[in-house]
Amino acid sequence: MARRRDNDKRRRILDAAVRVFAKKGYFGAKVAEIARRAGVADGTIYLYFHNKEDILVSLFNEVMAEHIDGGRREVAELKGAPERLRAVASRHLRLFGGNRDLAIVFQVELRHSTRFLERFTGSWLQDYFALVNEIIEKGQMEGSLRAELPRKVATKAFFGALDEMVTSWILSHREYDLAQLAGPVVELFLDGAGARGITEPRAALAAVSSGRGGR
Amino acid sequence: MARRRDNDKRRRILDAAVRVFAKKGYFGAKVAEIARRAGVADGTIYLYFHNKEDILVSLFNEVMAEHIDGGRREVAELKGAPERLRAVASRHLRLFGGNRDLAIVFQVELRHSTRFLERFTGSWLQDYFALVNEIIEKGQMEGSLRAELPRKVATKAFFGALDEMVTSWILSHREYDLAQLAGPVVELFLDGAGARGITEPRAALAAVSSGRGGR
Amino acid sequence: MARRRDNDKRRRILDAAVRVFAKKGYFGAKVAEIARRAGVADGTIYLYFHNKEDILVSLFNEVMAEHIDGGRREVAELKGAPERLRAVASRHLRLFGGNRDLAIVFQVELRHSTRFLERFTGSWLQDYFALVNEIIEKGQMEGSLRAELPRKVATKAFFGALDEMVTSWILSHREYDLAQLAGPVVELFLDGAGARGITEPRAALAAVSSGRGGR
Amino acid sequence: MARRRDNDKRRRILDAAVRVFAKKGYFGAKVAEIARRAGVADGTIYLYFHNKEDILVSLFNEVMAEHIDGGRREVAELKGAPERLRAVASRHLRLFGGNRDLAIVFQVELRHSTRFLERFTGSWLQDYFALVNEIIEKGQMEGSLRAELPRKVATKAFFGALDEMVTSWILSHREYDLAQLAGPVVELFLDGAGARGITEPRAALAAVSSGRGGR
DNA sequence: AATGAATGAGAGTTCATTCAT
DNA sequence: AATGAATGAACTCTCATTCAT
Repeated sequence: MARRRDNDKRRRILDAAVRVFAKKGYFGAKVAEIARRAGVADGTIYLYFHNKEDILVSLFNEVMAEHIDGGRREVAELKGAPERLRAVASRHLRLFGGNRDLAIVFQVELRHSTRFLERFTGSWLQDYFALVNEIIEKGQMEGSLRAELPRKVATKAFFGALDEMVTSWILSHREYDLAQLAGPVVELFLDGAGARGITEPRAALAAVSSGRGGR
Repeated sequence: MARRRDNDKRRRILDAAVRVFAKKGYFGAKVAEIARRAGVADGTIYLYFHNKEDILVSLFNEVMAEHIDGGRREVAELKGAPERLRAVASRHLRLFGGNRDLAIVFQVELRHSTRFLERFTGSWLQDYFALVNEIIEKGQMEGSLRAELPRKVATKAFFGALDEMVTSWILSHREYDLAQLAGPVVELFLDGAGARGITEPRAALAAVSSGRGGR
Repeated sequence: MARRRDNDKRRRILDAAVRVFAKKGYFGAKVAEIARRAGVADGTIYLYFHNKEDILVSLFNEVMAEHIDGGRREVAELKGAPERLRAVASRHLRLFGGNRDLAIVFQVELRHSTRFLERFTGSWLQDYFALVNEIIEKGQMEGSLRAELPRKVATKAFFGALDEMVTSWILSHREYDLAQLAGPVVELFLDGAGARGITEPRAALAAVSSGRGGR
Repeated sequence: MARRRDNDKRRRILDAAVRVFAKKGYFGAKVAEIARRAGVADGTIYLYFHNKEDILVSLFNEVMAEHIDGGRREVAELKGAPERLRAVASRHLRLFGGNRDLAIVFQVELRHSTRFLERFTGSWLQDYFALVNEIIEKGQMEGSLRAELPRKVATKAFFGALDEMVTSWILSHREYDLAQLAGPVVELFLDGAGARGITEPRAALAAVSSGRGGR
């Protein structure tokens, strides 16, 4: 079952699935159409996947495994949380910005049910969060990130921001380069939206807002 | 009197729908079950809604109309972008934190298809974004937010962060108060995650801002 | 579920099912064809039956409940095992002889799987065997049947003989009255095939055969 | 040598088929499983059999050809209908009693459709009936069986009784020796179940036959 | 002769929606 | 206005059979 001869066929099915899931949605996608687009018979799908859901799950697992692995390797070679976060953001936005159909499947189909969302969250999303969390933690230790930062909230906010960039991009009818948003997003994440000081515009505000204390 | 009964029935159907959609997902939810839970006959549903999707759409429209309206009124009474953003965030997290089923439906079912997501994004999400965007714009004019901030990115990041808080909360098995995350999220949004160190370009400011004192 | 309005519709489905099962066999019968013949929509079948198998099971249960009940009542009014066995045999052969399709379904479809056969045997066939067994037991007590007769074997042999008459009749292309075989079958069962004696032809043999002894 | 290997493979397929048909039923049995159990590839089955049904048909034909042939030879060496019937019954019950899977296939799968039953009845069952019929006819001529006996009915009743013993044995969860029922069945067939009492028409005979002593 | 990956027709069942009452 | 029995289109998955190797 694992080692079927035609590995290319499996790939063709997955590619076709991305296209069809993106266009029709998981429930609207017919297995027969995936088969047709992949150039195989309906039944052939079931030689490579247990069932329709398994196609979607395999898609996630394989794309994500590679994405996170690559992310870890890339991050390991960089110094400092800012650079690392920039790398993660850029990688995230490039992954989806380079393949609109894949983006749609991940942003939309991934969430088509609580059960599915849970499964997804419990597996690779956890890894992804762990990666970001580690970067933040090290950033705090090295002093590039604020020590009192609540890490969990920061991780979710970082991911949530990227996630929303992708979703907005999918739905936008203007064609723009998703990846170029990596810089602004990371900058906003690092510097915040608030103004600061007088000489530099942020200074004054910084004085005011500094009273917030502990929380 | 007849009108009153009608509205009550419509309300019961919507309430039942939230519960069933949250538990089974939109596609897994059977109209018959919604009817059963609402205590009406299957056919009665169609006296109040055009079809299954219309139930979900009506749900969104009505909840959101009230949510955004209330948000606008609340924001109008506050001064300064920071306070306003805090109000929006708090309101957002309280809405969902107070009704897990509603949260599930909004976080999950809302996104079950590109078509649905588009429809949703094109209507009230646009309004929501407009509200946040206005707050940011005014914040920039009044000087509380950085003038060079890219507004669109900031709006999406703000929403994305809140959105991810809700999604994580739904999936978390620990019971915690979602609304209490409003403060940290807004703070992070305003101040950013980066430290204001010496070797960093923002060194001078960091020294100033450390004196910021209580809000 | 139990009390649906149109009881006639249920009957029509069962009648159609007998015809279709008889012609095509259980596995060859399509639910759609049963629906068509019953003059209802495909889905309607499932308002009255859980699934395809339930149609067949219901058919058996209902026909048999009535058949055995009637048999018990008829037997209760008769005196002596011979008369009673004659009544049972006659009833059995009339039931199937009067409805070839029903006979086919019972002789053939009933046995299409071990699981099905077991289910059937464990329920009404057991009742049927019990009825015959009781008749034999009383016959032994009243002296009309040989006391040393192994009752279980006799019961099975009696049923097996009737059963084979029905099966042969179904497969025979000559049209003959199945019910008229009741007399010969019961007579054979009671008197045996062996010849007896001298004055009456059986006498001598009886003497001879008596030597067969113990075995 | 090649021939030998072939025959062995064909035999392995048939053996596997008996096991699988018995366990799953004809329709539930998958050709792939038969192949797996036989230790051959799926496609290999089709080098030895035309199709799935042909496996079942071949099974019947081969088992039955040998069974009836052996029966004829055995019968030819015996004298008198009683002994011959006893031989047939014993052989019948031993065949199945010695191989539960084979019994299941013959009792159950044989009857899975009218078409199949007809085919089976038209071929070897006819031969089997002919064999029994001949024995009875000769028995009538030699005087051991009642001359007025309706031969067809008697043949069917004899077979039906044996058949039911096998079916009951398959379904019984108690393990008992099926072959030992040959004696009782034949005795019942020859002597009948009826007592030879005083008030009964066969009174005189009964007195005689009572001397036959216990079985 | 043997393999086993590929085929593709086929059917049971569900369920949103309708409409006669 | 309300009912709920009836509808029937639609779709996943299975598996006997084939055929290139």
